[in-house]
Amino acid sequence: MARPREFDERAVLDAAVQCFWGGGYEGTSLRELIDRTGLTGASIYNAFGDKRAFYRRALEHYLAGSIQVRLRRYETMAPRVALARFFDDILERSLADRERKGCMLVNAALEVSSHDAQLQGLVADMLSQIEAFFVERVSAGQLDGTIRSTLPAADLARHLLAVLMGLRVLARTCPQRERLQGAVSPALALLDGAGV
Amino acid sequence: MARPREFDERAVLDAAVQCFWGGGYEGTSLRELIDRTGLTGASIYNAFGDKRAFYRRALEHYLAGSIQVRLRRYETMAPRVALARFFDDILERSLADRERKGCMLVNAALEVSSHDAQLQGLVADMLSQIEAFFVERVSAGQLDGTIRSTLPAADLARHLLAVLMGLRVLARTCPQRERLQGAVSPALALLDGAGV
DNA sequence: TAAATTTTAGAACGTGTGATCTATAATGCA
DNA sequence: TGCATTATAGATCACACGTTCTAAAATTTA
Repeated sequence: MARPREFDERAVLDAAVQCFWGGGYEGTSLRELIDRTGLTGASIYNAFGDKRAFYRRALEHYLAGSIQVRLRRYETMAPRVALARFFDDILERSLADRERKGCMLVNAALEVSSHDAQLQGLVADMLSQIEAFFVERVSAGQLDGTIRSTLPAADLARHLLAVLMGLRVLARTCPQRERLQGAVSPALALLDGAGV
Repeated sequence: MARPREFDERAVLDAAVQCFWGGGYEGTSLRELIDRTGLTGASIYNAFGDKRAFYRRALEHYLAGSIQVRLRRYETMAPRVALARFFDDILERSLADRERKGCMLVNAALEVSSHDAQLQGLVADMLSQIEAFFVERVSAGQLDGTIRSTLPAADLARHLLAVLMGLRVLARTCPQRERLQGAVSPALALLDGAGV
């Protein structure tokens, strides 16, 4: 047809994620994106559309590579253990995050999702996927008896989702182990419950 | 001494909060602030310093008027009831928030606190105050027997703080009653626990 | 090889930004 | 009544922003 692309889309999106993740949408300038991706402004606009669309693609790239992939890892473990490990890993990752970038999904949810319906849909959909993951894990745990059955799996899943979001907020302002640990452990205790 | 101020500082800060709350720091232009506050650019810089300092003052104004005042309201009620009411009120307020502005503290925590050490301190301090409120309420409830004592009050407080933050994140992207309700109710069930 | 098509490169565009300057108005103190 | 000091008003500043334009380069198809 015509002249082919010279850049590797995945590498470009990786670089874009690095920019947007730390700086947010408004806080990341096109100049910065040009520098970090190595593309020219014209190429960005030609390949992705405007800045907003570029951000959307970067977020999708992040979600696919950083969240969805990770969720699958816990689906093969025993449910009660999977949930404990899930939160443990989040906690370690948060504490290791020296730049305090947090989670790009949470950042997106608060910064831009209210201004952009398409982005809002993207974020909402991802939250639903995480919630669905929790529902599945909790239900499985209730079936094999490792998780209490006195509370509906749907509620427990939503609760875990809220705790997860809260963790990521707290981690960005006060990333102290005991604090985050203290926030998580009651949630796990709740799963065990006293088997009423 | 000299010519006195013509404007009412409280009214100006109220207007500034309205701007920054909905639009965030970067999303609110100085022009917008000038329009909504009624001051001129020179007056803002003369009275508050630069935009960053103005935001800081607005946030402090919000925290004092919107959070600290509210916390005190629950300190006179019976502890277990206070906590239930606290989350119930948050939930109703979140559902009534048609503009989806969320909580300015949470917004600030994610948007700017990482770029500004002073702001970070402000946010961290406020989170500590909320945590302290939870600690006091939970401890009181454990004393009078309305809250389970099998988990440390410190952990329960941190847990409630995380749930609170998570609620406000979820409310901005999917403000559905059942979802938020489902997230909260297990946290309250946790307080009752099975009195092991 | 020539036409068609798309990507690149980099300058350039207009706009909106945070911030400042100059001049004027209003007060307290001497 | 002056003098010093501070607040106001509005124009203006330089700059950074997102975006687009023009021209050259690279490829496929005919």
